[in-house]
Amino acid sequence: MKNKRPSIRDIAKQLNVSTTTVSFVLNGKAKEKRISEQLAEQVLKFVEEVGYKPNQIAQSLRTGKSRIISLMVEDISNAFFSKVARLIEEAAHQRGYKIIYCSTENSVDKTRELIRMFRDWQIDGYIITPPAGVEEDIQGLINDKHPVVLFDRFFPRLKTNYVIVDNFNSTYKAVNHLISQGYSRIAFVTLESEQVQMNDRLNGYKKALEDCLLPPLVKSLNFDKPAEENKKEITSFLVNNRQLDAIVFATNYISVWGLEAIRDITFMSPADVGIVSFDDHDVFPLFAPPVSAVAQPVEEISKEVINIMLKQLEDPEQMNTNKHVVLPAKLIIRESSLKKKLA
Amino acid sequence: MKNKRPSIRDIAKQLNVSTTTVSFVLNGKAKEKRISEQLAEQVLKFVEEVGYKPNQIAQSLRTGKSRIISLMVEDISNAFFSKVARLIEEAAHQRGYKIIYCSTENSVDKTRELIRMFRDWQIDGYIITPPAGVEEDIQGLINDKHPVVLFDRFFPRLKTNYVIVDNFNSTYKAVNHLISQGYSRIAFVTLESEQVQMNDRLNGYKKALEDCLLPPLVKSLNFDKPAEENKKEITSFLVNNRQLDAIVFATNYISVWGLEAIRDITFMSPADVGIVSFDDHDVFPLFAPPVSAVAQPVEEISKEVINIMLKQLEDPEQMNTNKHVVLPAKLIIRESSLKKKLA
DNA sequence: GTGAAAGCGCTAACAA
DNA sequence: TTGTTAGCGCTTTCAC
Repeated sequence: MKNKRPSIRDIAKQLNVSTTTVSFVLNGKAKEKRISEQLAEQVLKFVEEVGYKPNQIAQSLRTGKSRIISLMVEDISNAFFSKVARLIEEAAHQRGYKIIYCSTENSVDKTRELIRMFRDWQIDGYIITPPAGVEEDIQGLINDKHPVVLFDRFFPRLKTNYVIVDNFNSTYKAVNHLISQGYSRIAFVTLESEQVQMNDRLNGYKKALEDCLLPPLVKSLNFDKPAEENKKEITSFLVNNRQLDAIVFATNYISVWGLEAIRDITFMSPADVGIVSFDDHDVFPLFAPPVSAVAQPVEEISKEVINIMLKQLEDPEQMNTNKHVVLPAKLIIRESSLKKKLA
Repeated sequence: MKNKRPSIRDIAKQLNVSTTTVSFVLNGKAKEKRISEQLAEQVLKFVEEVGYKPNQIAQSLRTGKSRIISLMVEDISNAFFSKVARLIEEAAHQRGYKIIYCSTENSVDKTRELIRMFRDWQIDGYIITPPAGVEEDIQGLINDKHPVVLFDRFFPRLKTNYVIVDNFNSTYKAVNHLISQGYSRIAFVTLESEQVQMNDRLNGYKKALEDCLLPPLVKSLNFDKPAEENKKEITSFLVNNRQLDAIVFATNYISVWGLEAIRDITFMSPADVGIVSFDDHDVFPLFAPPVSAVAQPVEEISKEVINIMLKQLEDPEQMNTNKHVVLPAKLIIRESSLKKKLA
């Protein structure tokens, strides 16, 4: 039933030329190999006619290249990552590359397994938001001359390309904004994590408070625990710290957990407490009240990431230089962080 | 630099056996081919030692199988699709399959191109939320005996597997709920689309109104237009139909557009109008007011889809039967659809 | 200018 | 019980 696709040999046979000739023409080497224009055209025309498409698998096996880039993000269902994924895919697609996405779920094991799988597949390049603990695997990729671009986070000790936002200063500014609005008991809800981006956010928060001689108040959650549990954690944190008057959430999903927690606490209302989320979300403007956020420049991040990747892919020379891109994030002030009437 | 990975031949040479033997052992055919346990074990041990991994590309070239399933959704950055994607990926992963996701953006051309690409890659199976207009391409896949599972929508004229929710009745119930809350001028905001799921939702809406002798009021948007434009469309629709007292949005992102539109209209507030969204969203509970929604059973959908796919993949007999799964959706009533104080 | 042929790493029919 | 070998479809060197 499945009528086999024509192979390069079929083409060659029909045209009474050798596969070599066909291959050269197909790969645009007709000129270089001084194949007669006439023949070249004839081949092209015939190929078009029968709708011949080279077998990518065979091509990969032969060349060791796949024109596939893997994109491993923390969680594809997170708005930030899925947006970046979309944008990167689009750009890659235009340049003739395919993107394979997948989610690491911040698990070292899963990430390792995925990297191994992609190596098996002779994937051309790796775009990764690595969980803490996979330095060695990344180093392994680099050692074996695979193009790697990290984003959202990086490993300070690793010589790699990366694209991140200025987490420290963005958080610093966000906290300062809250202070300027009259808040003084500002909490920070984040993840137990050694990832630099989370650390930088935490440090930006601490520094801002320190500069104003205010005390820090930090709650750390565990990424691996189910959302429900983390919500409960936040709830009890809030209940036990009724004096706080503002909160900075370190990611958009923590913000969502936090807001749900606040909603469920009877003596507390989101209107009573200043809120800023690190990482924006399409729907934050629709919340009650609309949530202020540190917006990461999704388009620029994607553009930088894919550009660095393609440059490496297309020019092996580039493999020797590491690009470090640090982009500014933008504080978007909505109602949630403004001075409250009560305060 | 890149020290080549060992090939099956290297293994064979080191062990002084033939590649066949190694291949058989590796593929679990040792028993079947009556290779001595001793030898088999020795091979396995050595393979383990040198960390040999078969070259997937070569394997695919040879077997015509890739153990990859493609998952083409409308838009990976949409909460519904990205959630399904995550769940399907997880299940597939456990069964030794990889998932390649990508977004069709509801474009016939892009979808076609993607299908073509996946065929080149000898992808084993296709999970698709097809845009209207790709019947033939899907039919082509089926003709060539590729396992296909559609979800979220399907083509009535096509003999395929599909998993959908009961769009008609779910919408019917949602509209009825609004009516029971005292609303009578209920609008429906949807997409210009020939996709069955959108049609069913529309028809469910119409039927519910008809049964109560209420007049329908439908606004159709264009998926391909930028979000901003669609928001404006909704705004002018609302402005021109001030008499309406409730709205059903046909997808979660249309709901978001609609709510943004409402927010920006001075004489209108989301508190004044009954709202139900088809398709739930994690953050709807946090909106002002919390948005009622028809929640699709994401877990079940994913489970059904991947089960059908794996069954087909593992048992070619299954290719001859088409599974049609229609799942019930659940109306989640939040504040937005309750009787208003003003009304 | 063009073609023959080796070989990428693997599987499996066939031989021994 | 194990080995030999012919490809899968393609690229590319070398020979003509």
